[in-house]
Amino acid sequence: MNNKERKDHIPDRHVLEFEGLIDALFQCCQERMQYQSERFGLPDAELRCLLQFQNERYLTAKALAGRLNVAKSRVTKIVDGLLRRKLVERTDDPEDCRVKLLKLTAGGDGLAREILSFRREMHQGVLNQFSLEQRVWLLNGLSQLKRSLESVRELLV
Amino acid sequence: MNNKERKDHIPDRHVLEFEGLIDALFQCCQERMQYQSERFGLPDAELRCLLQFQNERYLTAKALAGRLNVAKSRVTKIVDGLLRRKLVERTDDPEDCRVKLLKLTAGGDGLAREILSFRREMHQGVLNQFSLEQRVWLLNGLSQLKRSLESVRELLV
DNA sequence: TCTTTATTGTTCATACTATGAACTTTAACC
DNA sequence: GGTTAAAGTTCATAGTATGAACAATAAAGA
Repeated sequence: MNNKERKDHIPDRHVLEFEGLIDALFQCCQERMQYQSERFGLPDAELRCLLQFQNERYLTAKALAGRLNVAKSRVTKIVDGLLRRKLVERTDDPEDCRVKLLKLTAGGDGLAREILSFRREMHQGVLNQFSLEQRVWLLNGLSQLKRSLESVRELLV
Repeated sequence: MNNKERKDHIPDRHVLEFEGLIDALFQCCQERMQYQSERFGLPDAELRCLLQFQNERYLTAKALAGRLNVAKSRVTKIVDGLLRRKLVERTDDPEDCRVKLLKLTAGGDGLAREILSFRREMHQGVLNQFSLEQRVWLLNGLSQLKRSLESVRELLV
């Protein structure tokens, strides 16, 4: 009997291949972040924090915690690092003394741009190895994969 | 002029979409690992270590360092945790007193099987949301993506 | 107005991930 | 036998992350 045809059954070969690919892709991403971190001389968390200012001139600690998916006490630490490096500045919100407004310094803005353009080039390099048609398929596949992962994750949490 | 047709040029829209998808997928993987870690009551590094014994009855600290991509001093720490939890045992290699052979205890083996089958089910759940045809496309796309990421990474290092 | 309640951000204790240098023990190679 | 190499451990250091306790301030109610 060939159980390839059974409902809801996926050949082991496919699952194994999928697991291997996901693991490899995940590892690639991790290595890329480590590389980025070394290249720009900034711990990964601070680097990610810096990029949050891409479309936002001012951010509060709370907003950063939400965007970075970390506890607010973590944000304090990360921002401390960025302040020490003079990549961000902190000012009191004139409308509410509890909140501190963070914004990039000129140096921080320059560095953020550098990082962004590095990432852009790298991603372009990756996509360049696909033909237009393949690229469209890939983006569709990844987008479906994302939805699928998220829906399976919902079942767990 | 439409630069979609220019050689080596990829529409910004595609790059942005790609960046977003990669980030989201990466985050999903991270969250999955955290969930796994909590579910099985084991720090992530120890959990990953446990799974290395899947096809290997005995492993040395050095071999584990290679498989896990960490320094050997890190392995000492990870194995300490697994020993404390009685998930692995350590014996001296009769042929070379310097090396310690690690192997799973019955409990460790049972836990490893549990983790493996949990992962298997989850991945099956994800793939189940694809038709056979889509699945094949996805696997091909991911595999090409992996090659592409790896080749771009080579240029950096 | 005065009091309670909620919010913002900091500090601190804790835990996990990871590295590299220094060191011990043992094996291997002249 | 003496040097060199390899396997593992220990320790100092750094980064990632959380949650509880806390101070300051704002907002809402009585």
